[in-house]
Amino acid sequence: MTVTLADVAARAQVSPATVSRVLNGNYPVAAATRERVLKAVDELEYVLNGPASALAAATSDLVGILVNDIADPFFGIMASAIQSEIGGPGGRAGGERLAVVCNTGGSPERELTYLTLLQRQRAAAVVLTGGALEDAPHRAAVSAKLRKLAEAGTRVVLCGRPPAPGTGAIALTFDNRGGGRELTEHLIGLGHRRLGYIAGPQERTTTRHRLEGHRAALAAHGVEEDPRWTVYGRYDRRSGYEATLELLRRDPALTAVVAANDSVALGACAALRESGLRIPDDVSVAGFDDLPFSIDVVPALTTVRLPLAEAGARAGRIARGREDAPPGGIATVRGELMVRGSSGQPRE
Amino acid sequence: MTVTLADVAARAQVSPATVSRVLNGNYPVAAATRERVLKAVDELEYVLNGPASALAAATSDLVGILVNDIADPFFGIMASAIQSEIGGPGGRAGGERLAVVCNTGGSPERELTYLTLLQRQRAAAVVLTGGALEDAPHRAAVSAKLRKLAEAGTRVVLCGRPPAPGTGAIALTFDNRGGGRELTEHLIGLGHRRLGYIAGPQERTTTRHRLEGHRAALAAHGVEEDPRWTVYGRYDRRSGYEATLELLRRDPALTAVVAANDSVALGACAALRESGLRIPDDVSVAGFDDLPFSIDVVPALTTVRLPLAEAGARAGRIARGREDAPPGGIATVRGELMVRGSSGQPRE
DNA sequence: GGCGTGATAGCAAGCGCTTTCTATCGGGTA
DNA sequence: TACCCGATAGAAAGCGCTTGCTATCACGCC
Repeated sequence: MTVTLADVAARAQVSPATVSRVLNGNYPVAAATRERVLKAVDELEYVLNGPASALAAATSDLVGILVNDIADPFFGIMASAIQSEIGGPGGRAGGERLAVVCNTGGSPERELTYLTLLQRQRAAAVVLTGGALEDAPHRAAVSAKLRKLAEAGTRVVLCGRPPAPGTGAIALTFDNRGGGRELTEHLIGLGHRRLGYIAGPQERTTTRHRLEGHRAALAAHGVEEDPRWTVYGRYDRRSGYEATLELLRRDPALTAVVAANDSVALGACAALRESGLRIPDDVSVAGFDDLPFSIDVVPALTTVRLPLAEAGARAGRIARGREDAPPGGIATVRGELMVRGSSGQPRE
Repeated sequence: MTVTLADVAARAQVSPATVSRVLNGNYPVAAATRERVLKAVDELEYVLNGPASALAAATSDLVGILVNDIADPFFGIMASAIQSEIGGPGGRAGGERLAVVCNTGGSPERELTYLTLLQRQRAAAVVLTGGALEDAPHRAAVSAKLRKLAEAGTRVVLCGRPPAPGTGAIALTFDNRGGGRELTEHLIGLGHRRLGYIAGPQERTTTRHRLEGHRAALAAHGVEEDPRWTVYGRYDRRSGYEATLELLRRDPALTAVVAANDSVALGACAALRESGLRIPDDVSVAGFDDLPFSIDVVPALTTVRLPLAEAGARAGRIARGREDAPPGGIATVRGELMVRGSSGQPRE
């Protein structure tokens, strides 16, 4: 039926052990023998049985990438970068690895279940991307899982996610707080004093950190902060649209809107325009992440650039074991303020 | 070290066979026994060894989803829909399946390598999404792989991709040609006679089919077609921006721009606006796909809605074996013309 | 009272590969 | 010439699970 190692061995007139060694390349095999084996592999169109190999070797070549929302470019870009470093194809040189992305949809249960599934597959590594849920029980459950994975030899890397102390996970954390602060300081510097803020979902670390940065900036400069100026929503365009309308309803005198991310900012722009307000003449808008489209919209978005691809690539290399973990297992990745056309001085 | 089936069996005072049967639930086990086993599983925090199980049972619970560009919502939406039907978590009821998305980045080699990797893992099913490359050798190679996968018992489903005859793959194909035609007919109906077309990458089926639809509409209505009015590019916003500028350079008198997809259309809008042209007063714009943002931009995009999520869900169910394949193994999914603000009558 | 029966549980043989340990062979060395 | 050694190749013991077949047991019927 299906071709096995033994078939190849028979054809190449060697033992199965030798074939295995040729395929894994971690044991000396005479050149002539190797040739013969490779030829047989080719002729028979032999494909290694992954499960069998994983069982015998007690490791697999699967690497899991967990994302909150696969349809969001924020995750897409990271996943793509991680994946290309991991290998899949492209990583060349023997150690083919199957990088797979798992979409949790932001659901805690799915996150946990995927982790279990990956544990079951004896994954070589797992990369968790994006913000984490703030819920304590869930956090503990995830930590426990991560610890168990690490114990079983799975490398665990967090990319754009806060550290998980005691789990042995390597963390590449985004400085959301710092970025948020810098962004708002820019606006304050331009003269804005009435700033609306459209936050992400309440219970996420990313949401909280960015908002904290915003508030820190306000506090540091003695700018008033009105709870009515903050609206929570989702990380998407529609949410930004609706939240902006709400903000305008609550206080038509706002001169700036800071959004949780670029998609939200885009929605905000649409809402403002529809309300007859010009950007940035009447209202300034700022985003976060600097997704590709942000420089491309009109006016171009003032935002905080997060090196998504770079961070993802680094996470991928660490997961793959091709790069050392940062000292202490934690590295903070800073954002960079990008001042563009969507922010300007407030009207008189 | 790690807990095995045997450990659970010992603890529950039953044979490994019984534990296995409890876990797989496909063989009668007395309720009391089952309880005991489940308790032991729990106490020991036992996690099934996936590879071992896959080896013994000669099947795995992995389902692969191949996408061209994971950072593009077009694929994100489909992948997400497929994944939620496949199971991963959420699919409940025993048969947990690990749906994994593999990002080919549009590269033929990666596509093939991923298929091999999935074959190696003895994947339960594979779903290929989006347009295929037109390159004959590659096409043949993919077909051969798909046939082999099917022979090995892997269910193969194509979602939004043309059929692959002789491979046993089920195809859910988008009617790109029909959609393209309808869209252009709408524009012609409004009175447009000078229509620019921004196509996707040359060698993709999606690109060709949409363009063919466009041309068919022109031909059917006796509208002139100038080769200078067609520009090829990528499926992204930037490409639309650049192509539009090029189109304008070639013929400033165009009254409509039809884009290969919504992202491209967005870029086109930006370019037109920057060139001082109003939409749709000076130039009409049309997209394709009807991605979520399309209704949300200003003006809202006239486009062809593709039921991405529905098609993905259906593909997922078929891959999972929860829905029968369409008669003949091929179903055509039609798009729906969405007329919105970005298209209007041409100027005098 | 002997047995056919249905319902459960256990035995044991693999699934296809990896890897430790051992065997073999051709020299180089004393 | 007798030995030792490095370089290769093979034998075989699993890795942890599934499953076909067999054993056991308690009934209920003839």
